[in-house]
Amino acid sequence: MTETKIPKATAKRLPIYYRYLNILHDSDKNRVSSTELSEAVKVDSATIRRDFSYFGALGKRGYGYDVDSLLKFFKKILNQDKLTNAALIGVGNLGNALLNFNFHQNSNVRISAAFDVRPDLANTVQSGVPIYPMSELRKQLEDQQIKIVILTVPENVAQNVTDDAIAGGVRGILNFTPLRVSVPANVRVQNVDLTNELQTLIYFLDHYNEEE
Amino acid sequence: MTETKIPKATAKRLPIYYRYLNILHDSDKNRVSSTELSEAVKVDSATIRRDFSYFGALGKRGYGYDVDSLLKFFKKILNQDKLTNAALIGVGNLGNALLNFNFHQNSNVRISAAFDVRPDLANTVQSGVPIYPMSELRKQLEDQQIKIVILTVPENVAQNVTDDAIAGGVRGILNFTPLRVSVPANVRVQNVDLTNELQTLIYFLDHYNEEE
DNA sequence: GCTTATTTGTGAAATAATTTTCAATAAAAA
DNA sequence: TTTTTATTGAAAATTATTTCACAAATAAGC
Repeated sequence: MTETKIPKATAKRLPIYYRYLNILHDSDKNRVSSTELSEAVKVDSATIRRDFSYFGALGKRGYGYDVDSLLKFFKKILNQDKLTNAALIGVGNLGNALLNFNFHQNSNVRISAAFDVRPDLANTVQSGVPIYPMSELRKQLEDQQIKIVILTVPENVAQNVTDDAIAGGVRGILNFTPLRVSVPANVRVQNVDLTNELQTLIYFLDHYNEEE
Repeated sequence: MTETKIPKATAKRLPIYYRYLNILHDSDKNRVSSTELSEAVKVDSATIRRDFSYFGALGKRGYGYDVDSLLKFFKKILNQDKLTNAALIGVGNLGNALLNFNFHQNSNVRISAAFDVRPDLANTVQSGVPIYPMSELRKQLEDQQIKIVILTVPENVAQNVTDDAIAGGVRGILNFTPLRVSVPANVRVQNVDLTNELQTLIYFLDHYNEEE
């Protein structure tokens, strides 16, 4: 795998670039400069050039970057040329919203299965996604070869559910619970903690007055 | 304001510490070491000590940290000793989920007003929060002195709504749209981009096999 | 074809964040 | 009381990331 290890900070920006390239493509632009990209995605142009350079010389001096080939390149890099199935665990409020949202636009990620403890939800279909009882978690993940889960369960069951999911072969977790779950080294967790984000925002407001 | 400017990376971890201190407090623990904290919040213990040290000597050598005084300290720092009102703009799927969630547990942030363009939503109450028509955005933000908004509108109106909100005195934006909105230097934006997070996760899975 | 304007890619410098190390000190044990 | 153990705080080292600044390459205009 791991062609050349790109800095983590760069990796996190790739989807941002990818998204904007799609927009350019859709509006039939065929070239773009790092300066122009910079304004749209709010990342310094030198950082963009540096980020791109980890993948080789993708641009042309005096010209910029060819939108189509850059887009094709990032599509590949980000695995957006294949459909990735993900499972959602916990169909509460937030879970439901995510089911409905389902990452459609510009993304080849799809929630293809969901799980919940509530007996009245099990074996129904919500927003086009089949809901399975929690007891089938491991089996379904295995059978459907799902490697990514979105965790929207109550905090107190988060670790157990995580352990189960990993037993079912999961390799990546988008964790919406405030618990920092423990996972083996080969499993990746991306935390999305809404309360945290708000508190951080408040902190910045009170303590950093100007600038980024 | 700005007592001593703390690194951004540290600031983002403060709510994580705060949250775990609350848990310790609730379970009547009265001391905690950086090592113990480290395991719970998954941050290296040296990083934790370093983070804390920006605020002075909060601990005691050979002993650790006193949970209650540390908690009290962070509560103050994070402004959690007062209630902060926020407005939610865009009561769609995600907006609704957030209204319902309303940041209750352990957080003194409350959504006290919401806005939507849909005429049938205007002047109703959802999950205990009054919904105003979008036309009243600026006025209500001013009147209610709301400094923080949660942006869950469609991307194509995100910039306009943002401009309006800022005209109404907003200083911080939790932005759930994929658009990187433009704001003046004294306004802070915290982006939460779910599609991005998933794509980043997929990238890491495919390209970084072991370790953090 | 020559000249000028653009724009990349990248070394080097600057900045930011993490980690190592260890002296100092508190608490617990002997 | 003395010794041992635990644990912080801070300096220094390391690692990661961003930014500057400019040569090299190309495009566009004349």
